Amino acid sequence: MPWDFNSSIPIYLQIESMIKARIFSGEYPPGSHIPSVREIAQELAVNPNTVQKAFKDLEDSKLILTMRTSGRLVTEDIRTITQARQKDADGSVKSFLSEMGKMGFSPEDVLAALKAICEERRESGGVC
Amino acid sequence: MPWDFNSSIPIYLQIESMIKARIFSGEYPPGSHIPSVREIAQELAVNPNTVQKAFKDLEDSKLILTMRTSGRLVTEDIRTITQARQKDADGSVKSFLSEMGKMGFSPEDVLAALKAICEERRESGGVC
Amino acid sequence: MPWDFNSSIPIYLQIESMIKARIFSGEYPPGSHIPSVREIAQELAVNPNTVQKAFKDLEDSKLILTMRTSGRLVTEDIRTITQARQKDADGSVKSFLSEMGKMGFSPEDVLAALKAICEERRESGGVC
Amino acid sequence: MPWDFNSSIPIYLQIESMIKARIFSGEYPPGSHIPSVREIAQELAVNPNTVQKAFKDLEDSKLILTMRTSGRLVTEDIRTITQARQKDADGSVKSFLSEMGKMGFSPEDVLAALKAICEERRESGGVC
DNA sequence: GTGGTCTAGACCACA
DNA sequence: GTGGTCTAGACCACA
Repeated sequence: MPWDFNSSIPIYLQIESMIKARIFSGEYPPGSHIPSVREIAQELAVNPNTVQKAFKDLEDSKLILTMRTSGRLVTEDIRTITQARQKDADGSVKSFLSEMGKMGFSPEDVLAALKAICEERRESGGVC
Repeated sequence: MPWDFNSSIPIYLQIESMIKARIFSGEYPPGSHIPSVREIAQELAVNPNTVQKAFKDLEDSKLILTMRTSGRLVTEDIRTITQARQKDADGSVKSFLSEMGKMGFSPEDVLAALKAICEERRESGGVC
Repeated sequence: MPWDFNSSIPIYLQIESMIKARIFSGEYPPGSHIPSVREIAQELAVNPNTVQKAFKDLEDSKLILTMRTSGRLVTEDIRTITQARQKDADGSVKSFLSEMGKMGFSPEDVLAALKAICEERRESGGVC
Repeated sequence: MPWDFNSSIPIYLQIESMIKARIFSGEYPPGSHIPSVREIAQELAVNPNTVQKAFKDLEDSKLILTMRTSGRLVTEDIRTITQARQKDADGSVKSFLSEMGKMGFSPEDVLAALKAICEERRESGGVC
């Protein structure tokens, strides 16, 4: 199971992130078929309604399309994908900086800390 | 009002962050009295119970002490304060990097983006 | 009603003890569902918030887990249960001995008194 | 300071216990003078009203007498002292056994644990 | 159905 | 004045 039942983040949002990650990473390429609600629900041992809710959001953001006859497809519009990814990233960065700022960390602190962490992880052979 | 009524983040957690920020910044120095539940409730136009809930969590983390009938004090143990701040910061960084990683951003991407944002903000005269 | 309304011990702490006793005794076995906040509130004729408060503490001590929309479970980690019980017991014993010590009772006095009481209770058919 | 400001036990009760302990132990012998409210308040760095409250309770239990002209005395009636001590002890034992019972410890468990603890303490040279 | 949050407000013990 | 407890009850997100 790739997610955390105990997290305070709702499961449907965790599923959304997972699908997005697969689209952004190219695991689900533009124009490709996406597994059905049932398949994903089974893969994650989750109620199909929950998966449905995640798909609904992804449709609203145009990342996926529902073809009434043949399931769901990842959008073929690469710009839509790129922009969604950028928007999510901007949001993450913004709230991250805001949090750190509240704790009194200067931009320099943050940058330095990130550099250190990345170095460290790379040395131990992982990714950042 | 230093907080966002419309945020999906519970008010009591926002209050916690606010108090922490004041402790970390030295506005509430180690060993000093912090305003009473009633005072903060009034300051924020919030129910006293909500403030109490925030304080309970801060007590659990040892950042503040309760002297039952004479209010609450910031801990005098500076290490507790430093460590709490560091722990919060580490948590923020860690989950930030994890989010960005899921979206397929390499560490270099993240660093570059942060640098760019900070530059930009600094040029327009703000802080990062 | 398994608890004492008139006791000076807060109701939520009495509820905590009650739930713990049920976990320790195996009435709520590891991994099993425990009744919902609403059910227990009704069982005890108490406000749901009061039950919630008790549950919060039990969660903090890892004895129970919250599955947000499907209720709460007793931890499956038997060691957590055993240790919590032992820790509570040690605390009781320690503070008991300390109290008795302050009153000037020697360990021998205490042991003798306990033996006597147990004998007495057992003779009258009860448990100690 | 012989007591714990942070304890949830009210200070006046902690003071009561302290005075009682001194009476039971003979540090304040029957018929002897007791330090004045002011002296004790100063010794403990506490508001005189709080000490007053403790004394009030001790008077109610006849352990101490107020001689309007010459301060307070420990009662000369040794039976009163002995009985108060016994009553306190009985209360402690009773609530201790009740607590342990709720946690599912049999009388034998409790006795065995106490014996073990006492042995241990005595071996390390302390009192039980 | 589940748990979580929040309000309005009463009442208490304590110092 | 301080913090702590408790109720009654509304409203929310989630599954």
